[in-house]
Amino acid sequence: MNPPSNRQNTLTERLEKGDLFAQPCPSRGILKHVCSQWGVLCLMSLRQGTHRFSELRRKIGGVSEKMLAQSLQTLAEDGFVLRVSHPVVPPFVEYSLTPMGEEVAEHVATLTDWIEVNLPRVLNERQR
Amino acid sequence: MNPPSNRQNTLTERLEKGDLFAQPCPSRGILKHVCSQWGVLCLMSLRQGTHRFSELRRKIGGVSEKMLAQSLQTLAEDGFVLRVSHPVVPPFVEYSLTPMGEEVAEHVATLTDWIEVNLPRVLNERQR
DNA sequence: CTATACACTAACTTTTGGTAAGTACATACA
DNA sequence: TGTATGTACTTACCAAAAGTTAGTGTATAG
Repeated sequence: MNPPSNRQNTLTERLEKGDLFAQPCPSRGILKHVCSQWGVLCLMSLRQGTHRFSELRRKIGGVSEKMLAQSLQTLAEDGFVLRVSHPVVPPFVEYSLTPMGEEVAEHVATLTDWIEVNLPRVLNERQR
Repeated sequence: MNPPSNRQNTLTERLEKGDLFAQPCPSRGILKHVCSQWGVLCLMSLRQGTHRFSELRRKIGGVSEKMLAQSLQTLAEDGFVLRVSHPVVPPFVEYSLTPMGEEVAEHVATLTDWIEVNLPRVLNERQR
């Protein structure tokens, strides 16, 4: 007669599915990458198709080369973005979404869409 | 015989609905607030009902009082969070989501849910 | 033969985030 | 009576992240 299981006690179990409320959870890192200012815009751009580095740079207003490179790198490490480098000169590198990247990007897009259309509401709330 | 309208030329028009790709767009700021590490966790916590400051502090692992106060403040300014202060001593303050806050929080939740369940996939991609 | 495009990287500066301590008052406990 | 604790913050300080500027090597355009 075991008590009806108080499960999920080991560290592995607790971390098998993420828990954002727990500070040592790696899902926090992923959230940071995906939700970072430039991370979001990279995902949104790439949702419209493959882009070169400089195309992204022109598309995403105000991004620096350093931050763009950094964001694409971490997104690639997490498996959201695919980087294909053609060894020619001058350099030619293509970025695109992986299947997993398309999945997150879709969720991020519903959020950014909401923000874009509800901007006036928020701006209205602010001036009080 | 006007050309079939190349519309959306004035600044007001371009900013009426947000455009995250444009650097001066205020939607960037909102995205930052909503997507910040602690902003996300505040929204997720409050989705489960009204909380006091110290309840949130205990619930959100690793958050400092400064960052929690700051996050709640900006979310309140944007109209996502309602702050109700009862003038007693010791202080008693309640935080909850506004209707607008519930809307964003819902979208954020689908994203965080995806991240939490797909954590293993991402972790797997990383080690290559 | 100077300029520009390409995809970065490295050094430096500024902004942000995080930590520790302080605040005023009240209740609990010794 | 005195010490400790809880409440919701704010302030001063320091570390980490973001942003800025300049440099790299090669090739094509003017």
